[in-house]
Amino acid sequence: MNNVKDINYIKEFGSNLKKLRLNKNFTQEILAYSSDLPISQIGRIERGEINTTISTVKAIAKALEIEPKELFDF
Amino acid sequence: MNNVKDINYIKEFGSNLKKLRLNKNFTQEILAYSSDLPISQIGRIERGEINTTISTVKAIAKALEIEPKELFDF
DNA sequence: TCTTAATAACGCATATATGAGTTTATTTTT
DNA sequence: AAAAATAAACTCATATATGCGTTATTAAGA
Repeated sequence: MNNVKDINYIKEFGSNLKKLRLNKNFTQEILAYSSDLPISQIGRIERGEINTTISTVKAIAKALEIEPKELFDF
Repeated sequence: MNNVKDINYIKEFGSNLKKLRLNKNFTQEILAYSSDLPISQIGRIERGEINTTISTVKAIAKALEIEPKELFDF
């Protein structure tokens, strides 16, 4: 995880997550609470700073009441 | 990543990956080569031993000529 | 059976995600 | 403008994914 393609991909993933979160009118704090993840983690993912894992994807999807695969629809 | 739900999820993810790989008649070695990932990593993911990242998901999907979200369709 | 292919199961070093904070900056609301 | 809400930007410790090997096991074919 140190090439441009990966960096772009995690940034796109983060942007898509933010879009989906705002669609539900969730703050980062609400999403953090409902997914049981630290708010710092939500922020880092949305900003594309980290290459998150599938279990985190699943936890976020559940909290947003969507399917994990929707987070990859971009 | 230490609860049963996560463990089950990454196992399901791994099984689905294996199914999709076999659909394409790829060996783990071929998939490793075409995704530019170590074969040990492919094996660990299929066996559900690790909670892989989104950039790895993307690399595998590309090598299998499918969309990343298909890997979450289970 | 014997040989080869394929996968599993290890070890080990390094990079990085996570979790839990605190502080700063930005945006929104009154 | 001021206050409140939201998000960004850090720090730090710990857990774990990754990358690269090697060895063992299992499956399949000749």
